[in-house]
Order: sequence, then structure tokens, then C-alpha cells
Amino acid sequence: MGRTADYSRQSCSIAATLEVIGDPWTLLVIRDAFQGVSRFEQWQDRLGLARNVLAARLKTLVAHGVLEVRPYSERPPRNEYVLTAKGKDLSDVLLTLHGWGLKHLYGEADSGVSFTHKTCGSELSPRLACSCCGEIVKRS
Amino acid sequence: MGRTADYSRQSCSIAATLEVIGDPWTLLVIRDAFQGVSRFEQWQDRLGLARNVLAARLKTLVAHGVLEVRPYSERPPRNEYVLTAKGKDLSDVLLTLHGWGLKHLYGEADSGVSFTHKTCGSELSPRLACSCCGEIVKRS
DNA sequence: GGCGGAGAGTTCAGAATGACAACCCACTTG
DNA sequence: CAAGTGGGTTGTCATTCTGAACTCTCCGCC
Repeated sequence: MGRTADYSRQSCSIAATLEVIGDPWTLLVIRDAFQGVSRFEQWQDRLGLARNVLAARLKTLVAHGVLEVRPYSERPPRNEYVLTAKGKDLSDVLLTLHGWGLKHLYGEADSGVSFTHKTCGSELSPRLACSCCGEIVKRS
Repeated sequence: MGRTADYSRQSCSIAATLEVIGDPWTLLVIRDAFQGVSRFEQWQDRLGLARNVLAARLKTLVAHGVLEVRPYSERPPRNEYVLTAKGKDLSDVLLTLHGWGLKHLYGEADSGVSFTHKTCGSELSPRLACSCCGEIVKRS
């Protein structure tokens, strides 16, 4: 479902990740999930995407263990979708995308969403650090 | 071109970033660019995507300033595509995606590609740090 | 000089998705 | 009891992707 592209022969964890979150709208669904959205109608209102596409995206995210279905009413059947631990780990991806967009697309301003680093209080502009030695990573 | 989805009304730097790199194949094109691929035929061989789609992706990446065209032959006209500074800044995005896939999809092994942190020599498993205070970011 | 081949695309037809709108079902509220 | 709400499903139509063939320009070779 989703993308027509078939990344399967890549055997690469980047391709594998894109297999999960690379469909159109998927990362925005996850972004909104981080902002507390958990119901069908809320996503539909905020994103304005087609309902069948949203239903399909939620289904595959659940299938991949990124979201979890949590029924909050039996009759009529009503579901909430909440991030699993696996899903919450995608915060890094979102923050990195946000950081790049902020730097290169919005000229450090006016980004719509923003994240603040609670510990130091500044607008978060993330860098990658090596989990082994803690040093900020530079590319060669 | 690419995705049918229209993110434009989102006014969010995540959506804006996805507008640039969210099309199918685009991030894999960039991944290969980091691994030294710079010519049409090389991408086509490695990714196995349709030639017209590759042509379209290269064109929009150039239009967005992620790649730069560099002719290396006048007659016949032959172009190379190389990452700009803006494009190179996407390394963080790739590394983050890689890290997530490694952790959640491949169980810390067998990822196809790998990145090594030159300074400390270990397999890189990146964390986000606050560029202001250097602390590893935790989400709330 | 003519032939085959490489590189970088472009141009089709046909298949698979995504978009949009309408519809359905089970309550709930006025 | 009629209208509204949440959460979808179904259907049709437009767009995109795929795959394969075709172009164009040069290069090397016999």
C-alpha cells in the first residue's frame, strides 16, 4: 500500500525505514500524533487528506507497530491511535527534518511548529551526537 | 511533481522539508549521492527505478538546490549531479532514518549500509543533541 | 566508412495509487 | 424523531509510476 516504489531489494535500513514511513502523509500523521492527535477526525481536519488514504495510513502504521489501536468505546466501536515506544522513537526523525527545514527553507524563522529544549529553554536546533562517545558528528 | 499530496497549507517546516525530499525514491537518490553516485546511469543501476522518474527526481532536487548540475562533457552533453551544502546537510536526516531502522527493523544487525564514527571508531548510532547546550535530547 | 555500444535522457502505453465525494452505521443530542 | 458526530467503506476519476522502446551524440574498432 502507499508508494508504488518497491524498495525491498535495497536491503538497507534507510530503505526499510522509508518502507514504513515513506508514504505520502505518513510523517505528517506521526507529527500530529506527537502533538496529541489520536482520532481519525482530528487528523482529517488538520491534514485535509482523503479519508480512505488516512484510514490506509493508520492501518499500515498499526501493522508496523508505530501506532497502537486503543478502543475507547465498544458500541459504537471507536478507536484511538497512540504512538508506541517504537513510534515515539521517530521523534528524532521529525526533529531532524524540522531542523533542516528551519535552516534551509525558512531561514531560521517562521516554521509553524517549534520545539523547545526544556532543559536549556532555547529553540531546539538539533545536532547528531555519537551515542558511544557523545561527540557531535561531523561528516567527512 | 511526485507525490500527489499537497502539503502546502501546512506551513510547517516538517511539511516543507517533505515537499523537497518526500517523493518516492528521492531519499534513496540522496543516500546514493552520499555514497559517491553522481551519474544518471549509476542511480538507475542501483535503484532500478524508471528512468523518467529518476530524471524527474534529479530535476526537482536541482530546482530545490539540493543537488547541483555539473557538466563534465560538452558534446555530447553529459551531466553530473553533486550534493550542494544544503544537500550535504541532509546527512543528519539519513543518519536518523538509518538509526531508527537499525534499532527497530533490523534488531541492531544486518543493515546493509553502515556508518562509522571516525573519531571513536564505533558503529554510529546517533542521538540528537541540543546545539545550544550540547545535552542529549529527551522527549517529554 | 559502417557497426556496435555507452551515456543521458524522452516518449509512449498500461497498471497501480491517490483524491474527492457520497454513502453507511451506530449512537447521541435537541 | 430528525439532525449531528465519529469512524470509517465504496466507487469513480485523475494522476503517477512502471517498463520498455526510442532518440541523439559521440567513441572505438575492424
